[in-house]
Amino acid sequence: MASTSDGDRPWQSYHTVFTNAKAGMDGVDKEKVQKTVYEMSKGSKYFENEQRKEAFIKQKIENLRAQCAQITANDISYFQTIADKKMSELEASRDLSKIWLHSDMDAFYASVETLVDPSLNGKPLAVGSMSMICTANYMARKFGVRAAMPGFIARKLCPELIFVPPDFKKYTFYSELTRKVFPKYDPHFIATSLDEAYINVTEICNERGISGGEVAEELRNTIYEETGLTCSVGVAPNRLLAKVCSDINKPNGQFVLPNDRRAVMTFISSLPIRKIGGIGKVTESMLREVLGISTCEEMVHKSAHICALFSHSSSDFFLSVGLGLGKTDTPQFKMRKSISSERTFSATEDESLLYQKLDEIAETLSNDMHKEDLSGRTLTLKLKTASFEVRTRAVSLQKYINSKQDILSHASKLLKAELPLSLRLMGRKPCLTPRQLLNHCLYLEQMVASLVYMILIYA
DNA sequence: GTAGGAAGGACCC
DNA sequence: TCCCAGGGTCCTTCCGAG
Repeated sequence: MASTSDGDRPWQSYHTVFTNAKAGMDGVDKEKVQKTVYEMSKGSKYFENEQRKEAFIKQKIENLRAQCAQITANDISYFQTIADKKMSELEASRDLSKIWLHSDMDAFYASVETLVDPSLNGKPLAVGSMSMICTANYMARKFGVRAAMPGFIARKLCPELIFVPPDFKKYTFYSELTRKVFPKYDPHFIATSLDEAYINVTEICNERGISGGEVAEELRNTIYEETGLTCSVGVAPNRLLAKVCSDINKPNGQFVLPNDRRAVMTFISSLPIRKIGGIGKVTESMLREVLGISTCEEMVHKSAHICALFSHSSSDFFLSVGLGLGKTDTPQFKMRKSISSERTFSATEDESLLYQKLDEIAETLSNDMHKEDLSGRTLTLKLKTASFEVRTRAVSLQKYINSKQDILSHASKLLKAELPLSLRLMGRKPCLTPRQLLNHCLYLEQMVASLVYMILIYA
């Protein structure tokens, strides 16, 4: 395990997002994958930036550890009282009366491409480009290829890998087909992306006297009949758990967690925290390296420390995870809060080229805003330097804007203040308010959407 | 002392 | 050959204004 030094196996300390277990990654030679990723990354600007970020996180962990070491027995009993109070409030809010489904299409983009072009069947396939992969089919995943991996590394892992460029029109079409199925089970279903949705099936279960598992079975069949695509479904008393469950028997499977407190607590007791949506690489290592927490249940064991070290919203979240709680209500319609456009290009210091990129992005952004009849008040310019450092520069304006000219003139000012600079990416982001809403309620500042506008330059 | 803007990050698909 | 995206949401921290 960690018994070898970095000198022997340097790749072992290069943890990227693609080295975690993901659905369809069983039987992958993880060490080989990790080594290949490391070999192809080391020495690059990207790699250097990752190391810089990692050092920063390490420091953060050290600080937390030091803070932790200062906690006295007195502090602990104080924070234990706080934690216990929080947990009993959370426990009181537990609602086991709802049955939620989380539906997740299997390797969605790749499956759509295969459906449209059956000659791709049985071949390792990646949707994306040499610079970035959006989705890989299950055959490609056996080689360690996965979403968010750059294509050139994927090709190294799997030389026969077929690349198909993304075609969002196609995916939207098939997504809409699935969204015609969901309302039969829940008219207020929540779509969280083209391929994922939450469906509250409590009523349909009661009406028809069937279980959540039976509804899931039927829903998967219906989706297959309507689209020719498979999905996986999780069934649980809340959305957080349903999402975890949909991943368990992927692809083309389902998993039911009964509406029973003991079943939930048993499920949670051995569940790695990384499986929880919202706990990523950084949070996982903070919790593990500072408090020794690796399963959800341990959140409860370390509740006093959690309350002592983290903010209210973070500790509330961590403790609710430890109790296996999640949202059970259907939120009202959610307004978009921001809109953005960004492009990556070869790094350059050529200012006229940068302004030209900015012009293109302003145009795209303005068009996108007009399509949805949005305008925004806060414009953020996002820049990525040739060394992958990201900077944002924002202005809040008197007026809501959405014309290309307005966007461009304000963004240009922001850019001008940053030059000279060698960049890979630039962007902007104004807060937006839908005109319709503006007409009715001028003060709906809470409902603003922001607009990100990026340009990318590369050296 | 607080609300809100700005900047930076974590995370998700 | 090609060499690490683009579209979002939410949270935290810092800071100067009224």
